[in-house]
Amino acid sequence: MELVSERSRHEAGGKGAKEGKRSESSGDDENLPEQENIVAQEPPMTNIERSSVDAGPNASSPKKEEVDELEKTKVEMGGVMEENERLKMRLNRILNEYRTLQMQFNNIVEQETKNSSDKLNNIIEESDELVSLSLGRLPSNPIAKVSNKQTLKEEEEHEKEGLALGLDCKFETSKSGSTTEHLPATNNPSPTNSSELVPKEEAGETWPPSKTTNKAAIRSVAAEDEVISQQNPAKKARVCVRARCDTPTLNDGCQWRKYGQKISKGNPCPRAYYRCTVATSCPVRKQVQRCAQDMSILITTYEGTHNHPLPLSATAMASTTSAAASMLLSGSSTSSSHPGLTTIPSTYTTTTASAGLQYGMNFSLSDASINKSKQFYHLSHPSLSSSANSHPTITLDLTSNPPSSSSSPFARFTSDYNNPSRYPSSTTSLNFSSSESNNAVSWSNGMNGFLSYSAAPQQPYNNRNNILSTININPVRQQPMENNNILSTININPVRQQPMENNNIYSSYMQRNNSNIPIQSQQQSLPDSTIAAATKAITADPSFQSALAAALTSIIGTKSTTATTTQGNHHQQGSTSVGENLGQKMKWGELFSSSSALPAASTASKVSSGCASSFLNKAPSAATTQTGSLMCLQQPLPFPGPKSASASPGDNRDTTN
DNA sequence: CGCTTTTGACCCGCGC
DNA sequence: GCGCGGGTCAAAAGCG
Repeated sequence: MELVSERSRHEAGGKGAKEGKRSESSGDDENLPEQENIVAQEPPMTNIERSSVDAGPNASSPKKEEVDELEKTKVEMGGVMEENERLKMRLNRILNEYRTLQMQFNNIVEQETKNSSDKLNNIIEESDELVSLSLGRLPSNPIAKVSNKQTLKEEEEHEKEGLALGLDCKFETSKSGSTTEHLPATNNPSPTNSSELVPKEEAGETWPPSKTTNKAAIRSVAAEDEVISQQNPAKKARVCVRARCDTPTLNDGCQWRKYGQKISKGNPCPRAYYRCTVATSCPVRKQVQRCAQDMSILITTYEGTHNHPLPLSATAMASTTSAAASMLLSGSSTSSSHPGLTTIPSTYTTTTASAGLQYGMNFSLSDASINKSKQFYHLSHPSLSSSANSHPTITLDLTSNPPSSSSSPFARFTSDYNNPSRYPSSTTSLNFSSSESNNAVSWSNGMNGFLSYSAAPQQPYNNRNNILSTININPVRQQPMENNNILSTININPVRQQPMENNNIYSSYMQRNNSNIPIQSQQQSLPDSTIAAATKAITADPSFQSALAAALTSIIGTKSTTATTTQGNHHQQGSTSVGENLGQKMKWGELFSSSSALPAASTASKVSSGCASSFLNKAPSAATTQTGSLMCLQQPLPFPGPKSASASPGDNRDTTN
């Protein structure tokens, strides 16, 4: 009772602040629906029709003009047809690639089956690090090794399982509601999956976990919490973001209120506790602490799910963290049949550097290197951890220039079921390298027992064109391919002139989304239907959308408003049909609202304390040179109703304090 | 005046 | 059971 009253008091305060800020902000994001503009300027058809109509009644008008008109129209039509042809070719390539990958996968699976035991032994002999990595927290004692061997077998199985998931598209959508719940468990209170179970106010309310008295009442409420509790009865997943930041907190776009500060053991820097004040009863909290080893690194740990619409400027981080959390959770769930062991395909992790493209990524497993190098990411399940039963934590490492890395401002993705600060040795880390100069995906093996694993692709990517270049999702790394923009793959970016090849997300996602369709029929499907399926896939899966959004926003960071706007127009024009179909949960106008969110945050004069720009804007120079990839997907699908659009620079004012 | 931050106290879980 | 440490509370202080 005490707690409740106290909280409501805080919430009341937060609400006031929120509303004040919102009123400030409302104007900024209304430029989102660029789609409408596009529609207005779009159709060549109108020209055609107009010309024909004009020609009819005005038969007496100079025929020359008519001819010119017709010629013009023909030219335009020709362009459209060309574009169409290009698209068809692209789709054909995608399909071919898919088939190739499928064949590779089948071969791999067969080989795996045959060689699994031998492989196991080899792996164990080759790399103790890997073993310790796989288990993360197991110390390097003989006993641990024995158990590690067992675990590795399980991992093998998981690996196969994962591959099967990936390529056979065995999506668990029908499994006891698991998929939707895995998904942005964090911020996607999908109306279908949870709302009836939970009074809204209580949704997601698991804080404070320590208050057992309240916990009993609270815990039963949120569906997401149910999911979590299934996998992790006591603790919610956490997403830890490491970023270089010289400001006190990370500017993630949300409004936070500090409610406590503590000196934690092993770190001279105090840990600050914040709770989200954007909405009443928002259960999200974060902890902010400087890294003891490197004071310039700010470690921000998010926990919980926003139960309210977020300012656009906050969606990037929210999406990222929620997707990461869902990735973590879904990873955990994957291992439900093998308690204590979680496997996440490294491609998955790699591609989800910016969060939860997990499903699409799960289908990117045809990468032969996966099988060669055991690119699976193993997490120990917290419930099995005798130590501290800490929160499952996934760490998104946005610190640029790790000492050992030549580049990579981007992602190191660390998944960790222990509190890093508390149990550093148990932390496992997936290190992403940026596209700038190094495409290697490496499992960094740091001092803390991070495991190091290099899965560097063998071929150079043409990443300059790819907004997601740092999130390489190439299903076939051995094949040279141009790493095309995810969105251009679905032809949202017709502006780009050079041919592009990358089908990564698209194809993988297609695989996933058509999981219910027999593969053969997929293969036989026409390109047009493939496009439709892709569209459907994107529209149908909020997690993918949010993942896209998060990925893009995280990577793009800031971009000039005008540039993005115009780009958005181009996209719109080129992808009208796609855009039309995409609007189920996310309007393209919102999707491509790029400029209003992070850029707003970074450009707003009010951004004072946060350092969002320091990491979210870390778009490599490549990003600034990109011509067609500048849109940010912003809409936080997770939140009920697409009405958000209330974020503005003003929202950034005190977002971090 | 209202909201946020500070900070010591308190609660709770865990390990010994 | 006790101590430790993380996390939270809540009164007081600070701030705009």
